[in-house]
Amino acid sequence: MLRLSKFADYGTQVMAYMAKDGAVHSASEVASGLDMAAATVSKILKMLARENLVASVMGAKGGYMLARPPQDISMAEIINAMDGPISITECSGDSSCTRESLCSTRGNWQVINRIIQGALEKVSLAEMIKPGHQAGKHHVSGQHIVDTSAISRRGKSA
Amino acid sequence: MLRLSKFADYGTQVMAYMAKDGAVHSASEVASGLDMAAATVSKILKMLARENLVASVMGAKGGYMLARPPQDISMAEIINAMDGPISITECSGDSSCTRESLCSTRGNWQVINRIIQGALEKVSLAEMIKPGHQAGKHHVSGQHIVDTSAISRRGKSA
DNA sequence: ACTAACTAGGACTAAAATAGTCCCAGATTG
DNA sequence: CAATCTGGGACTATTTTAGTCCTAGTTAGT
Repeated sequence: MLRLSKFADYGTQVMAYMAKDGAVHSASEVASGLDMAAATVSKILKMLARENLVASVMGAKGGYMLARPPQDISMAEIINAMDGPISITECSGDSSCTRESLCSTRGNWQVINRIIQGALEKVSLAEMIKPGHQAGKHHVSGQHIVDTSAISRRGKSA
Repeated sequence: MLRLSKFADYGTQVMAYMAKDGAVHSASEVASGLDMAAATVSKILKMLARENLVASVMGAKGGYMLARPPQDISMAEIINAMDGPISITECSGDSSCTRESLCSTRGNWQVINRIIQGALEKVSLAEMIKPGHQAGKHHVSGQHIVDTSAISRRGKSA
């Protein structure tokens, strides 16, 4: 299915909520604003704070605020904060692979991984919350959007 | 983590094994060739057969073979066969979203989803099994590889 | 015809990852 | 010093994923 964890999804929603203004929001306020359980939102915000995507203010009247303007925060950062590094297969990350003698796909998985990472780095939180891309309205088709030349160039089948 | 299921990973390995020649291979032969459990490989091959990525030959001396030449099979097809449609969040697919009033990110998730889908459609099985991309050797950086203009064009931050 | 070698399909079990809740400690405000 | 908030982590429940097994049907060889 190639799905993000729910945390990454929630994290994006929380960040989107906070991107509306630069004010300090408590976890419980965000929770009611997004209609989510307070404990869950609190956990999400702690995770985001640890990765410095939001700044925290302790004490009464404390809360969280975006650490940077939304156009300087990429979706890749949010996903990384919530789910850890993107790695679509076990072998596409840094850890060693015991099957390299049997399987020659590793290097190419790593290339694909980077393409996806790159795509997510290019989308900022500010862009992510822009309306105007309702389902079916856009004409992105997967054509001419991605250049996989790092894989195909050295080949033939183009 | 944004990880494929192990089945998608196994499926790729199985397809890669079969891509070496056009011959018929039994499930148990593939299993021993790849050092995997026979029952698991059998299950994988059944899944691939149902999606017409491999053709099956029943009876004694039967087995499986690639349904098409490896350059005509995309990674997207293999992943779709094993994991179902790519959908990085719940709302990035077709199913309805109960939170659309609270969250404006859906359309953009769908765009991102298509970018990833497009990247995987562009990589063929033939390319996937080519050596030459050992870890760290390539210089794909996530820069200038992906054009996210469908999202960013209508914006400002580029 | 019969047997051995296969695939087709699905039921079932086991294991692991994920999601969600709760608790206690420390900071700040009034 | 009481109320309100974050920090950090332990814990539990739930869902997903992975893996095994069983029965039925097909074909080749003898």
